[in-house]
Formats: sequence, C-alpha cells, structure tokens
Amino acid sequence: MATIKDVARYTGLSIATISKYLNGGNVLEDNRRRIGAAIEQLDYKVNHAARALKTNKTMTVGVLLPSLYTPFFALICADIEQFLKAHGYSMIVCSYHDDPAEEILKLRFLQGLNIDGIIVAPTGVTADELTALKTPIVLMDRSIPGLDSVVTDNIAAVHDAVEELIVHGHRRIGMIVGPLAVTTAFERKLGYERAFADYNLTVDENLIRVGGYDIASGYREMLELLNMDPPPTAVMASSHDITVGAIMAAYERKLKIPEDISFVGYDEEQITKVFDPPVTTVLQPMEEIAQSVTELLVRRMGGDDNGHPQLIRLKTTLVRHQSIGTIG
Amino acid sequence: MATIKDVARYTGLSIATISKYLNGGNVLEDNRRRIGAAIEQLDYKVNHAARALKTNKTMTVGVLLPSLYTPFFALICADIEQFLKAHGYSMIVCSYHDDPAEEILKLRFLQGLNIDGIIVAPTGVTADELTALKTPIVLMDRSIPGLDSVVTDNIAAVHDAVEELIVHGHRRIGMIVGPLAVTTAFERKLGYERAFADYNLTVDENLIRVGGYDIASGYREMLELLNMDPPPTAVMASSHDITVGAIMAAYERKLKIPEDISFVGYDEEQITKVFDPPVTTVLQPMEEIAQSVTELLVRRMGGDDNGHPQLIRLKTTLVRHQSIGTIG
DNA sequence: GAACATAAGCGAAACGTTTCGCTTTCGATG
DNA sequence: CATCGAAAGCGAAACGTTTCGCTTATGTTC
Repeated sequence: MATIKDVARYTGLSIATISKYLNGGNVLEDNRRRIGAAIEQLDYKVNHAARALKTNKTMTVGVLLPSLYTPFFALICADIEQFLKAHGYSMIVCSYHDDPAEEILKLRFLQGLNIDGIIVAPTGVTADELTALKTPIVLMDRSIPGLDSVVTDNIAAVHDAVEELIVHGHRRIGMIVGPLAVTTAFERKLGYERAFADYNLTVDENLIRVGGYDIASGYREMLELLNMDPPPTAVMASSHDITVGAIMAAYERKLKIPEDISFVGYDEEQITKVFDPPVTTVLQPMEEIAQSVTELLVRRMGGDDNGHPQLIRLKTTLVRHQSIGTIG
Repeated sequence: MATIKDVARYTGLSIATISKYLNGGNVLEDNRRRIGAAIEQLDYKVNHAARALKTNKTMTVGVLLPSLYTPFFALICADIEQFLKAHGYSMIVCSYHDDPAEEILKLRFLQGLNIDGIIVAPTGVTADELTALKTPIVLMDRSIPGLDSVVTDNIAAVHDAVEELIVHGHRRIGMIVGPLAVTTAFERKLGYERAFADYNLTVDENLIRVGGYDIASGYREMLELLNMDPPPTAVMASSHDITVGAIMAAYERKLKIPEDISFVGYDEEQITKVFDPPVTTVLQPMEEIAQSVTELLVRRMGGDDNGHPQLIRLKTTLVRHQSIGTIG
C-alpha cells in the first residue's frame, strides 16, 4: 500500500507538501497536477488510522437504535448515513434489541470505539449515564431533559388527527398506543386526550388500548376494539407497525374503510398508498429528523457547545385521504 | 485521555508490559491486578487508531445492502452486527438504494475507509470490479461466480412450496416474483417451473407475475391474479413485502384464506403469526445466513484464502400452517 | 550450590499521518 | 538593483500503539 512518503518520493516533493495538498492547502498548480498524477499512479489512499491518530478524530459516529427491524428507524438510519457522509463522517450502527440493559452496554461499547459522536434513540438510559460518556450525543425521537434532542411533536400530531375525526362527527374513537414508558407513546396518548378536552368530550378509557409497538399488538388491540359493544366508529393507530396490524385485523373482519369504520394510521406511506382509497396517515418527517440530528451533532462535534442543550421539535403532517367517514 | 504510557507510569511497569497485558500475554498475577486497577483508576481506553496504525487492521467491516428498508436485509444486518461483535469487529453499514450506479461508488467508498473486509448483497457489480477492490469480500443472498457467497437455495425453496400446493390438488397456482434481473427472483421463478415439470404439468405463463420486490408490487400483482378468469386457486408470494402486499389485496377483496384461496408467503414470520389461522411460509434462515457470512469473512480476513471461492447454499424451511386448502 | 531453562519485563523502533516553525523562491516595489 | 513580503516548500517531532530482541528474575534439577 502506497503511503504519503511514496507520493513524496515519486514527485520529488516533501511529505509536508503532499499533506498540504491532501488537506486543501496552497500548492503550485504544476505540483498539484504532478501530485494528483502520482496519487493516481501509485493508487495512494489515505490511511485513516494514521490520520485519526494525529488529529484525534475518527470521523465516525455511532448510531444506536432500539431496533433495526422497525421501519421508522431503518429508514431514518439510511437517511442519517447520507447526511453524515456529506459531512465526511462514517456511521457505525448498533441496535439494543429493545432491551434497556443492552442499551447502556452498547453505548459504552460505542464510546470505547473512539468515535466522535453518538446518535441514540434512548429507552431506559439516564441523563447522567449519557453525560458520563463524555462524548457528543444527540438524542433522536425521544428526549431527555438537559440533552440535545430531535423529536417530533407527538402531542400535536395525534391531537390534530383525532380532531379531524371529531369534526367528522366521531365520538367513539379507538386509540392504539405503544408502551407508555416510551415517551413517544405517552405523548401520543396525551394528544388524544387533549383533543377530547378541547371539544369538551369525555374520554372512555376503555377505548385507549395500550400494547407494544409491533404488528402483533396492533392486530390484537384492533380486534379488542372491534369486539367492544358498541365498537368504535373510528380508530387511530399510533405507529407504523400498529397501523399494519390494525388494518390487517380490520380486513380480516371484512370491514371496509371508511364505510364500516374510519381509520387514521401513523408513519405508513408505502402500504396505505397501495389501497383504494388510501388511508389518512400521520407522517413524521423522517428525512428532516435525520438531517436535524446530523447537523446538530456535527455542530457539537465541531466544538460548538454553548452549554444550552437544544430541543428540536419537528412538525408532523396529516396526509388526508378518504379513510375517514362522516357521522351524523 | 489516559494512554498506555500513563498506565505504565502509574504502575511503574513498562509500556511493553502494559501492551502485553492488553493483548493477553503473560504478566505476573500481582502486576496483572495492579494494571487492572490502574486502568480502572485512570479510565484508560485503548486508542483504536494507534492500534490500527501499528497492526494494519481496523477491526471494522463494511456491510453494503441494496436497501435498509427491506425487512430481510434490516434483520440480517442486525444479526451480522452481533456475530461480528463477537469476533471483535465493528460494522459500517451502507445502502445503495437499489441503484447499481451507487453500488460501485459505495463499494469504493467503503474500501477507501481502510476496512478489513466487506459484506455485500450485490445487484449490478461485476466480479472484476469486486476483485479490483483488493479487500476480502463475501457476497450475501446473491452470488457471483468466482466469489465467496452465502445464499439460500431459492430453487428448492419455491419448488417445495409449490409442490405442497400441487399435492393439495392445486393446478392454477399464481406466482408473484421480483425483478428477474436479480438472481434470487430468477431462481424462485425457476423453482416454480421445476415443480410443475416434476408433475408433468404445463406452466401457464400468465400466472407468473413479475414485478418489484416491494409491497405495492405484491398488492398490484395479486389483484391482477384475482382478476383473472378463472382466478388461481392458490398464490405463492416470493418475498416478504410481496407477501404483505398480496395478503392485503386478498383481504381487501374479502377473500378468506384458505377457504377462498390458498396462499404461501415468504420470509414472513411476524405478520402471519398474527393471523388465525397463520399463513404457510417459506422461511430463510436469516441468522444462519448472517453467521455463515460472518464466519467466512472472518476466516478470509484472517488470511485463510485457499484460492477456492466458497459457495454456501443454505436450506430454507417451509413452515406449514393452515393457509393451504385441498382441492378435489 | 552451580547451571540452566523459562517466565517476565524492558527499551526502542516503527506504523503513516499532521503541523509547527523555519527556509527558500520569486515577483513587486521603490 | 537592493529590499521586502507573500507564497510555497521543507524537516522533524509527535500522536499511541505493537513488537523485536534483549536483559533480568525465578525456580528446578543434578
């Protein structure tokens, strides 16, 4: 493998000049060409380890997700990779398999890798544990007070979706949420309750079904809702997988949307686009989340730390289709 | 940040001894304890860049996927991470967004990162382009002659599933496959045809629907099949997303499985488990794929290259449930 | 108790960069 | 033509490890 020394020898220039060239310094046009040719000729590639050793920067960030098997995170992960690459960073991905015990272990593992920063969607880790890592960290999707976070406005998201159902005359509105210990699920439940409060309606707690964030939960809880007497006239699902499971349950019961039941999904572009008519859905701005997280982290890694943790709350979109029927 | 030098000073031992300790060499029990304590005390962490510079190994492998948004790859990716970690390797994940033009660029990018090896699920890249990278590479899911690959036996997988349908009396069997340019899709189509040939049945080409590997394709092609006159009595889907789309189409048409139509899915544990009755499914051994790929690559990175590229073909499982009805 | 084998520890060089402070080159200016 | 300043280039040290070849300590054996 050719080194900078070989390029220097080949061009007759010094190592320092080659380094200058590599890092965008001033080099005579003539030499610039010769260095370029030499690099081409020798197939020289920068040795990142040596550079990292000198600069004390690995140009790598760790991304820790609850699960790679969740479409929301998988997609966001792909976006983050793009944005990081644009800033010259590589990305090491880990998942903690929705296990808080593994979460902190993986964080320590990442930190031990001498990476420059961490992006994490936390579940059980505390602010103290995170600051103890002494590494720039930006939280994603879920916030912890005192730390940089990028989240979506879950309360407003669900509030607006439920409001949409209310103004269409619905009063018995089923809601399927994830585990309340996760802040996103808790906030989404809150959004539901706020919408009801805004319209002076009382919440029937039986209509709020708490389960996991997975397809099976969506399916199961949807069936529970449909088994009620009377069943809800509309149902709001609060995650991608819950949406998929709930729709499957509805179809299995041979219920037509929106004729037999109204429905609002979450984070589901692909599948619902396929339906005729498509399903009204809350859409989180995944690319924007990825971008915000990346830019914020890049700033922090660049040393821009004013001591004020930033909380970026992004707006969701309610994509209206024809899955909401009108009552009364 | 404490260095090995600090640990040496703290313990009164030499740098060389600390290094020996770190790499598992022989050190007096007493010193071993003192070094451990010093490391703890000083919060010493190995500097991977320095180590990589000396050893010429980054202990990192690149994983390049067609897409992170495909459950099959996302799941396998999570497994690979586990296995690599067990061998002391980290993983850098990239996706080429199903774009062959980006594929080779990402490969070069990965190689430029001085990683020790690459795992890739290729689409358009050639054997020459890959060997030109001069980096140990193992292919996953899709094989290229002359290169190490780990794939599943797609032909047998579909053959056996279709055979199952045939012995249940089905003759008009719909088949939804992905883009035939991808070897997996091509092989799955072949498996279908072989099953028919084995039973001296002629294939109705109209029943083989070629589309994308995505949910929308599954949905669309399923509707096409259902619109035929007469429609097939059974349908075989050949990927996870195709399965999801096809089932949605069936439910939308209010068809009950298996009473109205028999169905075999692919790679779908989660969703089909949710149904009552669950759907018969071809299951690829994802964890085993991840393990084989990792072990093979680790061997190659360890220098075990006998010049004979290895093709590992893993068996799929047909998970039988009650989604197949009997005809006649 | 001498001789020896083995275990444990050590010093120093080397890995491929970046960067500091210095020297050389060269054209412009008075 | 002498002087000057900016631009370009250079030499060498340093980053934190691993490892080679060596010395010293520790038992063991006759």
